[in-house]
Amino acid sequence: MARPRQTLLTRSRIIEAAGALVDAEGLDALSTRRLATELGVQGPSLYNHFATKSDIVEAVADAVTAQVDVSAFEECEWPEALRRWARSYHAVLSAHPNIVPVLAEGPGRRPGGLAMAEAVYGALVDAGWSYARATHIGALMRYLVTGSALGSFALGFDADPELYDRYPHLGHAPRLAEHHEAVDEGAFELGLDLLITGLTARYEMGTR
Amino acid sequence: MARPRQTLLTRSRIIEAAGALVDAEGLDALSTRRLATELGVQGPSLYNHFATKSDIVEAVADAVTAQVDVSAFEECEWPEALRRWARSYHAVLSAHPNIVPVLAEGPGRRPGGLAMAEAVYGALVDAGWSYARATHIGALMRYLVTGSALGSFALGFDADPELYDRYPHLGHAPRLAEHHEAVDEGAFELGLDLLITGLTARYEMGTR
DNA sequence: CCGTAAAACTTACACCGCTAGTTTAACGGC
DNA sequence: GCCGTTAAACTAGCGGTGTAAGTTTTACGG
Repeated sequence: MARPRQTLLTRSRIIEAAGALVDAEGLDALSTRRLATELGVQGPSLYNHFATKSDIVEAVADAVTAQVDVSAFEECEWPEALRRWARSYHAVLSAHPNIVPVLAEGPGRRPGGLAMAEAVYGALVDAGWSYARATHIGALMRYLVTGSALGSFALGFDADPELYDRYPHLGHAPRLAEHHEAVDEGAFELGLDLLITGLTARYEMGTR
Repeated sequence: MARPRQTLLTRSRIIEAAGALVDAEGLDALSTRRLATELGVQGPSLYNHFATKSDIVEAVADAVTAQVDVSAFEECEWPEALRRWARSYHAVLSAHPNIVPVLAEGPGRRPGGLAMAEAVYGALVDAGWSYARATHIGALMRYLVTGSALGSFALGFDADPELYDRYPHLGHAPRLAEHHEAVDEGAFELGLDLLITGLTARYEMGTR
C-alpha cells in the first residue's frame, strides 16, 4: 500500500487509540508497533503525524489534563474554587491512573497544563495572594492530587502477610489493599481540608 | 573467561554502580549492558545476582530510602518528629532526584520503605491517632515529599517566553526556572507547616 | 579427590524507537 | 487537463533493550 485514497490516520485518532491502550494495559504496553497495529497500520506510519513517541504520550497526557474542570475559579471564592478544582483533577486522574506518572513529572509545556496553571494562578493572584504564595499553593495542590493518584499508597502493601511479621505495627497492612480506595480517598480529603482551612486562616490573618 | 578466581560482582557492588549511574545520567541511562560495562563485565552476568533489571532498580530505590532518618520518632513528640522526618526524607530525595519516579510509584515491598512506614505509623498510633488517621497522615506526608521532589514544579516552565503570551497571568513563568529551588523549597515548607499545624489543631480538639 | 554449584562467558531471540528510501495518491497552479 | 509537489502509507533495516539458554572454568563441601 502506498498513500491511501482516504487517510487512515489522524493525530486525534492516534491520541484516542493511545489513550485507550494506556488506560487498558498501562504505559508499558504503548509501543509504536503495538499502537500502529491497533490502528490497522504499520509502525513507522505514526511518524507522519508525530515526531517522536514521546510526543504521542505528551498528547495523551494533555488530553487527560484538558478534562479537568477549572470553571470554579470563575464562579466561587478561591477556597471553594480550589476545593472543586482539586476534586475534579483528582477524579480525572483516578479515571486514568496509568498516565499519572507522566503528569506527575511536571506540567511541561502541554497547553492543557498551562491553561490550568493560568486559571489557578490567576485566581489566586486576583484574590490578593502574592505571586510567590500563589505559585506555592498551586504546586502544593499538584503534589496532593498527583501523589494520591500515583501509586496507591494502600495498594503498595498487597504482599503476603508474613512479610510484615517483623513489623509490629504493620500487622494490618495486608488488609489495607481491600480498602485501598477508601484509604486513598481519605488521605486526599484530609489533605485537601488541612491545606484549605490552613490557607484560609493565613489569608484572614493577612499573611498572603 | 569462565568463573573467575575472585568474584567480580556482588549485589552491593551492582547496587552501588547502578545508583551512581542513575544519579549521574538518569534512569534511562541504566541499561543492563551499560551497567555491566561500568562494572567491567558482560551484560547477562548481572543475572547471576538479580533475577530482573527491575529488581536492581528496586534495590537502588531501597538503598536511597534507607538513608532517611526516622530517629526523630523515638526522640520527639509526633508533630516535631513528623517535621524532622519529612525534612530528612525531602533532603534524601533532593540528593537523588533521578530515582524519585520509582519511589513515587509506591512503597512496594522494599524493606527500607516498610521500616519507614513502621516507624511513622507506629509513632502515630502510639500517640493516640486512630489506625485510619495514622495511615492517612503517612500517605499525606509521602504525597508532599515525593510530589515536591518529582519533577520540579518551577522547572516545568523553562520554555521560550513567547509560549506564555496567551496566558496573561503566566508572564513571570519563564523566570520561575531561575529560582526553582527556592520555589520548590517554599512550597514544601508551606505544605509541611500547613499539614502539621492543622493536624495538631485536630489532635488537640480530640478528633483523632 | 571428586561432584556440584556458582559465576563468569557467548550466542541468540524478540522487541523497541526510529531512519531512510519507495510508492502512490491528492492537491494547487498553469 | 496535465504536472510538479507534497503527503501518507509502505518495506527494510540499524542499533539498542531485557533476558533466556547453554558453555566453561573455578571454588567449595563431603
